[in-house]
Amino acid sequence: MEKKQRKLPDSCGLGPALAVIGGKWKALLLWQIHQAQPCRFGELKRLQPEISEKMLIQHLREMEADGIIHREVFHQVPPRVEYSVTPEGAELDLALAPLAEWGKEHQERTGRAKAGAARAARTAAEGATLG
Amino acid sequence: MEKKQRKLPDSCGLGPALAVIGGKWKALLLWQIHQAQPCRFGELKRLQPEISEKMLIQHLREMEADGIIHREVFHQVPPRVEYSVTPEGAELDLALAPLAEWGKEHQERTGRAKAGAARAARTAAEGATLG
DNA sequence: TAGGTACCTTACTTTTTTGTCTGTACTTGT
DNA sequence: ACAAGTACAGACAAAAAAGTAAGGTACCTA
Repeated sequence: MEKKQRKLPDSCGLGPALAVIGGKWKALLLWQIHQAQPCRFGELKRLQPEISEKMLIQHLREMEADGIIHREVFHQVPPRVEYSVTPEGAELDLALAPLAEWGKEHQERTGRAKAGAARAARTAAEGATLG
Repeated sequence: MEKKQRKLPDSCGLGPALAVIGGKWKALLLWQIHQAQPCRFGELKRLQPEISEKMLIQHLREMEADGIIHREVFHQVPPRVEYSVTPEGAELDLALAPLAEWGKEHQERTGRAKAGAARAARTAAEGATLG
């Protein structure tokens, strides 16, 4: 197991929380699994083509170890693995909502000049992920 | 300006939020400044001796650029700089609360074996930061 | 003149995180 | 036979974040 982790200072519980959700794609994955439950590995890959396979499984494994998602293997001929969020993961998703809300407001307040062009391009190209 | 940043994928606003608060000590700093407002540089240094001065100003500057803290310079003989949270920063602090709550519960659920000893040691040594 | 305080800045090194690429085992389609 | 699909594993490299150590200003005290 290659888990060295940044080791965040914990006071008030934020450290542990950020350790769990702090990976580059983890929040996104949690949210997507929560949406399309249960979700197969290949499905997640297709939903977020920018994530490399390595990061995808790495994050999935860590999230499983942290108890926020559940992994179920079906011993079939083309292997089949399904991911779903645990109750704990669902709570985390919920706890993340105010932060997401703040983030949205924040990017509206600031990201006009820089994000404007980039966002427009992305939106036109792929149809925007959420809002 | 050396701001390359991890570039989190944004959907639902979590990306921007984590970009703002994702640094190793940022959440802690925000919380501490919020507590002891207004707060001097040296004060923060004393409150969190583990942060190197470099990371301290680097984080403070980034947080200032992100508009969550305010920096005021008094041109005095030993220089004096005071930091305080902006309204936006206060909102972020608030939005962080549920996450912190989740983190606390999470570490209670899990961190018995490993955190137990370490926490006990720290608690005895310095009297615990929050809870 | 040396040392101390407060608030940084800069150069450099280490650690952590993320990405790229190649390979596995097995089956189905052509 | 060979490509394609599924769900990974592992070596290696690049990038980003964090840390270390030294210096710098401006003034004050001993």
